Amino acid sequence: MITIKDIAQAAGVTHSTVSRCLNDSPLVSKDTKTRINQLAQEMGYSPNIIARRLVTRRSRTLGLFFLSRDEVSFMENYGTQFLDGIARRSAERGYDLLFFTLTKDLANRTSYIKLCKERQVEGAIFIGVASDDPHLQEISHSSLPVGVIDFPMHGPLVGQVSSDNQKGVLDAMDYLWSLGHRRIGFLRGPLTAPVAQLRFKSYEDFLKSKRLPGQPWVFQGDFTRSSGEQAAQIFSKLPEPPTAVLAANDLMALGMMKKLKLLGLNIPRDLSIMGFDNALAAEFSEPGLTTVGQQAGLMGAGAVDYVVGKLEASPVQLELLVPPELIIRDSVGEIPSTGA
Amino acid sequence: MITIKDIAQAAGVTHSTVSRCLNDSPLVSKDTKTRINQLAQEMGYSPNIIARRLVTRRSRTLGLFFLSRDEVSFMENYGTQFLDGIARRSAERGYDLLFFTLTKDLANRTSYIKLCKERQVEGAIFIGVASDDPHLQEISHSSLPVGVIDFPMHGPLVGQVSSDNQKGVLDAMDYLWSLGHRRIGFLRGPLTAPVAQLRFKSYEDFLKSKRLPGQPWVFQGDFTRSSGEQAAQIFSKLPEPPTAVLAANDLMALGMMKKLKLLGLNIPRDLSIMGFDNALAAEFSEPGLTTVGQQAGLMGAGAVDYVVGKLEASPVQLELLVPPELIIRDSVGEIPSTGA
DNA sequence: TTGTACGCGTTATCAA
DNA sequence: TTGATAACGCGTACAA
Repeated sequence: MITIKDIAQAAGVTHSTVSRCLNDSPLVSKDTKTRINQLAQEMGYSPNIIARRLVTRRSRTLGLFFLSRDEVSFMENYGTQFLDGIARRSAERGYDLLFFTLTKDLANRTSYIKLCKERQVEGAIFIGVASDDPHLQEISHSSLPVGVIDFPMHGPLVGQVSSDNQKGVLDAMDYLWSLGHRRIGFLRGPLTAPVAQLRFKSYEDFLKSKRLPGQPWVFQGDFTRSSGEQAAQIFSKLPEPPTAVLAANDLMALGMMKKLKLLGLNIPRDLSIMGFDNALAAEFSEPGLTTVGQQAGLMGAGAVDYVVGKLEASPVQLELLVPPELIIRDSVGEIPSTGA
Repeated sequence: MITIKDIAQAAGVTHSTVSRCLNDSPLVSKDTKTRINQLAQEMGYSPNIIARRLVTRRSRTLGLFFLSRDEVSFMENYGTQFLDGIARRSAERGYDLLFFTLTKDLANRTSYIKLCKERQVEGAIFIGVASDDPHLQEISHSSLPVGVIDFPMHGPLVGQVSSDNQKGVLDAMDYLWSLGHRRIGFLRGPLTAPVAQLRFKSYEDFLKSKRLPGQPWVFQGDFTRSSGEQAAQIFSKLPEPPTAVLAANDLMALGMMKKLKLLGLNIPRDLSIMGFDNALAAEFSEPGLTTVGQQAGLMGAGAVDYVVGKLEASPVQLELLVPPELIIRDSVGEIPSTGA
């Protein structure tokens, strides 16, 4: 490995001068600057970032915590789009990304923030936080800036980026309503996922706003395909089934749809189905799944912007609500007569 | 920040002793060891890994290069499963993961290995390498151990992990053959993706082994959905269409299937379709896509094992071929009469 | 068994 | 404009 001292020796100056040249300091003459820089190039010098970090006490590194609640399903689903947005934006802003995956058992033993401190990470981004995570307190009171995606959390250094779940659900419900649906069921997500709660609450709010009594077609799922299938079983046996069902995520919607077709029902003629996420699979199902798309890339980038903004003392907003978009495909049909 | 010197002072020893205790050195008495360790705990000490790295010259960090050839499609597709396997295994083996995403333009300006050296990264893993990457040479001659996923590359420190594409295609073809298919088309992937070439070659090899003349039903795609749709257009107008088509990946197979259905064809009655990858969407299409599943998690873990093995001078194999598995769903049908 | 002294490669603060 | 020197926090060879 070649260091600034090697260059210094070769150039007949001290390593201080070399350091200054390499950092483009104004205190050094243009002459030597070009000379040293060229020499460094020739000698194939590349700086030892570790050493630099030790003295500057800045790592220019962000920790990325991908907390998977259940095996891989979350990541497989659309977590990867977040990742892309995060990686791109943090590269743009000059930060490295240290990637942590923590399974549940590991999480119990290690403290996230401690992990960060040891690595001299300057900020962190969390995805997939569940409300039963033992480290929630620790995160919200973090001494370093933290961006949290899709989880409600407040703290002096906590930035929250979510998609506007309320708007997403309302848009979905409005859409169903506009097509004549009045009996609309809901397939809930797990209780430990706040987004699931939020989506359900928005569903209830919509019903209230329409002065509809509590509708009986609510099924408790857990974001997995199989819980969607179970919902299908139950819905299919209902004496008075709804005309449409909104699922809290695509995976459940797809599982439900697949099962219903197996049971001989036609989607959307016999039942309209909507999802939430716009997962890749939603595009290829039959019929194509009408759903609410999250702009995951934007969300990831927003989280990075918050953390880096805090780090560099530039103004940042504490809460970013990314608008979702209605993705209309073919799994929702019209109700001809609204009845009376 | 609290350092070993602080602990030393509090304990009335020197920082060397503290260092030894924390590293569980055999040179120190059990007595002081427990005393110091407890004190460190109480004082909330956490080691400065940066400083440690500077002196030990080991970072215990792996670089992960996710090279996306075209926008997000690769990562969205199944890249995430690799990621999971890589992250888990490297955590198990005690290595941090530095995540790099390089878009094409960025790649042209920066050298991968230089990036690694600056960060003091000890080894690297590459996913999504394309054969027109300007840094191929550099990677294969890397001075640090490198694990490459799904790309043929050789070098003194290069470990290659691929799924056994040949076996996968052969299994797929055997399966089609066993159901009576004799006119089998192929939907190729992009020329810059060696796996695409390999899969095509295996297709040709199979035909040769069956002494079938060069079959005219080969379409050039690029791994995207839309190229699958284009293939559907062409195939549908063929005077003498094949009875089955094997696509080099699922996305193309799914695109083709969707389009063919739009054109009024029935899958698998009018045409059998097979894919390759077992993407999430393959499960939810109608009919479910029969495909060849890659054990991406195993592949990712294998790549980590190679690199870490090299680093720790434990025996490693240079080439790991992960067997794919046939995933039988409903997009392939039987040909009743084999003709003569 | 512990302490002393040095070095890792860099930046930063003086003084020249 | 440059050089000498100290620091960053840690590990370790050598001496005690």
